[in-house]
Amino acid sequence: MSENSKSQRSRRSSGAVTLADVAKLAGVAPITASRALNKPEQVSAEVLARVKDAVERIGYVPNTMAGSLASAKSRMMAAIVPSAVSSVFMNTIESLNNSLFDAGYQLMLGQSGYSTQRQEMLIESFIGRRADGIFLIGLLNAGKGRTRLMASGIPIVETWDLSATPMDMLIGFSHTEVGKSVAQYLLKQKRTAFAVVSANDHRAALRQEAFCKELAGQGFGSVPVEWVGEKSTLLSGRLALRQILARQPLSQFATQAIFCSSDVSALGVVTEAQALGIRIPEQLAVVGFGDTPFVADMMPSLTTVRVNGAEIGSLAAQYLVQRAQGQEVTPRIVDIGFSIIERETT
Amino acid sequence: MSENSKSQRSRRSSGAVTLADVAKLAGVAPITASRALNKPEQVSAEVLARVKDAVERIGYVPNTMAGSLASAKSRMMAAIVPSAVSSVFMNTIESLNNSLFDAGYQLMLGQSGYSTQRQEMLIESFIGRRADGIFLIGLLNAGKGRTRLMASGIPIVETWDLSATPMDMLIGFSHTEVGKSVAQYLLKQKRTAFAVVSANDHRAALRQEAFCKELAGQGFGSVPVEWVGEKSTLLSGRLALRQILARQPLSQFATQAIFCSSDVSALGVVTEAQALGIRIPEQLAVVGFGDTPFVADMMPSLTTVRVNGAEIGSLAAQYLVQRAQGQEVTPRIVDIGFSIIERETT
DNA sequence: ATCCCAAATGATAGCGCTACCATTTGGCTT
DNA sequence: AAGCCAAATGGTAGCGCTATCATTTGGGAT
Repeated sequence: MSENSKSQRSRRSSGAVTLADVAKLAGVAPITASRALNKPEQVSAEVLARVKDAVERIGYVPNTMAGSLASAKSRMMAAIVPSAVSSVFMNTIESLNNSLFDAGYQLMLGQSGYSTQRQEMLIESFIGRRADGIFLIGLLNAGKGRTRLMASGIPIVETWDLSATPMDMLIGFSHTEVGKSVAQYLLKQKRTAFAVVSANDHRAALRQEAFCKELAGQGFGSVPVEWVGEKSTLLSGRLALRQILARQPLSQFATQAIFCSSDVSALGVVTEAQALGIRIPEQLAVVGFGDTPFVADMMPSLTTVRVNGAEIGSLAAQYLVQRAQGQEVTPRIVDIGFSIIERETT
Repeated sequence: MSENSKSQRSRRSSGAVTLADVAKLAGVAPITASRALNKPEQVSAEVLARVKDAVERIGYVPNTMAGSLASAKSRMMAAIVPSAVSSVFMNTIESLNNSLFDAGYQLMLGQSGYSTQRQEMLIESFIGRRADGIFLIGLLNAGKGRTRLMASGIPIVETWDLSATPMDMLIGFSHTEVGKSVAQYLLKQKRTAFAVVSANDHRAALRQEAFCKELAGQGFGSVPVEWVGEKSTLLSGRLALRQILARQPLSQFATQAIFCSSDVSALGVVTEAQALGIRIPEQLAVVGFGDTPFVADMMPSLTTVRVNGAEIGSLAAQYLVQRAQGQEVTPRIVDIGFSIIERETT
């Protein structure tokens, strides 16, 4: 028996319309059809029209994975966040994603859940999927993931923190400076007793340490720190104030100030203070972190530390895209700073 | 001149370690190495060990895209959200992503920004990337995107709304029922004057309509509605209350009730009421939507509508994964309901 | 000893696209 | 008229995996 041509093995073939079908319909070679779609400037107007028409007619959707495999460019970027519900970071992710979208990139989102193991798995997965760039909240500490990532050659941007030795690029600010600045600010306000309400999180801890250190340098020795777990909530802020009061009687609350590691815990402190009849800011000053949109319009409005999270996102996108396209980027380390927004709680 | 073998054209070749390298090192055929990594139960313990050892030694990371192309399974799911900063949905996304991660899938996140055009582009992109499933916040209305999506055969789950004719699967609840229930609840509280503060959003509008309709049925004719744009903010809630007061003098505020389309605008209403010395809940009842974590611990704590967003996410993940693996799913339409959480503002 | 069958392994041929190089075309110079 | 060059198009060979079928192997069943 004779088989006329081709393979006798009937391989799969998703059945979908392929570029070859478009090319046939348009009467050109597949490669020309490919160019018409991806590098239209290299193709005559007439061919371009024919190809586009063919695409429309048969409803062709390019198989991006095949293209990626052939070109070694996935046009996907990856981001790792600790958690998706933390609105501080989501601002950054939103603007990152928007900028990436505009540049034609798709975002893969991974949540480490503050677990190193998950983070490593995500990194492995992103390398495997040949992400064209990787965005990280925070710095990646030494470990298998860091080694793999650096070996992979994928552009990386670490954010929301500062380091002299990032893996690749970095866009962030100094939490140490934040702690220091808030301390100085409160000292200038003539506050004389201090406390910290802090989430059990690396960056929050940096702020707390610097805050306490600065105060210690000005003669305020042991500043009590209330830890509230990994994610701060309003309730944890309320409970924290109770704890602080339990150790430091209300009578001393003439010029107290509390620095909270997040706006929401600061809100808790404010709420509890109101419940207890403590006057803000006269008896107690409260400073938050994040400048969550609504804290500006509360009563009292919250003094807080603002970080331009959206700018981190869009700049990170720009950097990653540039690097993915082979261009260099300067400077590799960007300190976008922060500002203390003075409102009614101080 | 003679070339000994292979191709004289030096094709790219990302230089990375490939499965073939692993196979050679382990002394097996590439396909066996592939099986060792993907279907370990089909391989002898000895070969498995050799392959794993080889992988470790040369630091092999599988090229997922190549695998996807060959197997026509991307192990990626896509989600389209209106915006990443809306914490109501992010709860859902967080649990969706966690469940997908556990099942070995990667999430691609797209933000439509409430724009139909962007949504269509995202859909196109996700089909092109051969997503194994697509998750949508809300229902997809008729249009090119819907047509394309249904033609693609990709499993789809629409969420956060209800419809008798979803594209494929649906996990949500009835906004109409929410509006109706809140109206009934407030009527039972003997409230006699009503208003709505609503975001300019499809689902919020559904709640508002049903709310007003139910009240109309009980003899409360024209309920004023304050629209606050696409995203509600605390400030917009404050301003909305002012507007309502401007039309309805304070003297009538004996048994007023306001239904807000989000917790944050409800918070604004509460804040403004406090600023104006209006007593809550005696003079004014306020109901929010979303049960944002912190509204339970505020002062006063907020009565609101709770939706189990996390459950939507995890169930959606389960459904999508099952379908991606060829299994059927029942029921295709799940109403996960909602509950009114009664607190101090009513 | 023979047969049978499942388990383990391998050879082959793509998945659908693009990089690379080759060829054709047509206008322009000299 | 011959030569040249850029623009437009095409042929070929992979990118790195896995589906499909083929083959080998090693016990039991008979």
